[in-house]
Amino acid sequence: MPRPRKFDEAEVVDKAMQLFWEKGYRGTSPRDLMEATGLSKSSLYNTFGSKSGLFERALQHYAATNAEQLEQLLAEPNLRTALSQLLTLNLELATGPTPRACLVASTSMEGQACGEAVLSMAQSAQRQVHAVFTARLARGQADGHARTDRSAESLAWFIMNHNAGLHVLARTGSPREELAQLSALALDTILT
Amino acid sequence: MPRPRKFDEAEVVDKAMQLFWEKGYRGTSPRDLMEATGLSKSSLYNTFGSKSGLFERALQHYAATNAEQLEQLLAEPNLRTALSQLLTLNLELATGPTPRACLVASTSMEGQACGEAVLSMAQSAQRQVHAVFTARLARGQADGHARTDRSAESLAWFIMNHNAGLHVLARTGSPREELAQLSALALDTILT
DNA sequence: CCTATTTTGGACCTATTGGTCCCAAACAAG
DNA sequence: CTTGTTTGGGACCAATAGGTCCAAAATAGG
Repeated sequence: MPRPRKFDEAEVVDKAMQLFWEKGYRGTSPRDLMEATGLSKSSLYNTFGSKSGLFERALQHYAATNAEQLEQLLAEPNLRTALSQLLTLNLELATGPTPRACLVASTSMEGQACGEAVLSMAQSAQRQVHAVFTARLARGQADGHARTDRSAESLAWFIMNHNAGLHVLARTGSPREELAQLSALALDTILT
Repeated sequence: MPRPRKFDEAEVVDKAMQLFWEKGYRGTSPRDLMEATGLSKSSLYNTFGSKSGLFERALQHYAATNAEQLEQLLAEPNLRTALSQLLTLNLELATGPTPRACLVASTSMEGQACGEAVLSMAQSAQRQVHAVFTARLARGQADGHARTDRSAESLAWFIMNHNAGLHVLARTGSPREELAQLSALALDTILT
């Protein structure tokens, strides 16, 4: 009996995610969301309850998408190739026309403003990413491609740390070329 | 003839800096500033012109303070000791009760919201820090304490990158102990 | 002790944020 | 074609952001 919706929920979540990713949680207003999604305020609030409600969905969507892409990249058998592609991709994101740091990371950096629920979502997403890296690096250690004098966990944190820092340096205007060298150094640090 | 001010400008700038440092540019409202400094709105706007005007002063103050502290720490003759202290200090800042990333870095990450002038101040502050690190690392290379298969510039970016990333990981809930190990790895990567 | 000048408390202002609410339009089931 | 329900356009709202302005208070120089 009900009147059917005129929009696709998943599509709306995706558009919202793009916006949040680009401008951050606090930097995105209801207006922006209406514009980007094409929905009216009532449809948005009716469907997602609140700005943070929508953000939770967006973050979830981001985390899922991201984890999937990560696993795909890490599926490459050669560890050097895999990590190299990953670092390159990250560098592109950081130095591209619309620099976008990892949404999970920037959400965490925004802190309390996003609400407790969102923050713990970000934390568990991060742990998941760490687990994926750790698994791949452990495999790399086993077949002699990654150094073994440090735990796979440490190496995983190392590369995540590198990726996070890169966005900061990029935004502070470090030249792309230097960042590329930096990525190479990070890569060499991990591999044998 | 004029009625004298009841406050010390430098002191006010310092208090504002603390606030901005803790809550970011966008996260700090005129109200917060009035509360923290004890000044009325008219005094604040009369003295600093605008929120961003005050922020510029605060950022300048931060950059100066920071550069000074950095040079002090790097004055230590033993490179390992110097960097170790620095990394430890950074780790404390990142994992302390009120985690505070470098104000220059977080300002850059807030992007356009802070205004063009502020952004370029942040960039030049960052370049300055890089220059200081580079000089010290070049000295370290000369006396055999730092690896020489990479330029001092690259090593400087590396350590700055590490410090920046650490705040992200800390805020995403990585355990302090793992971050300490990570810092040790970074240190080993730089030294011979 | 004036007086010229500056400081400052606080009233006021406009735009935006994040959100609620109502009512008309839409439409599937019967 | 009615009916029951849900959607969505848009008016409305309280609070806050960021800032202006005025009148009263303060005080150093004369």
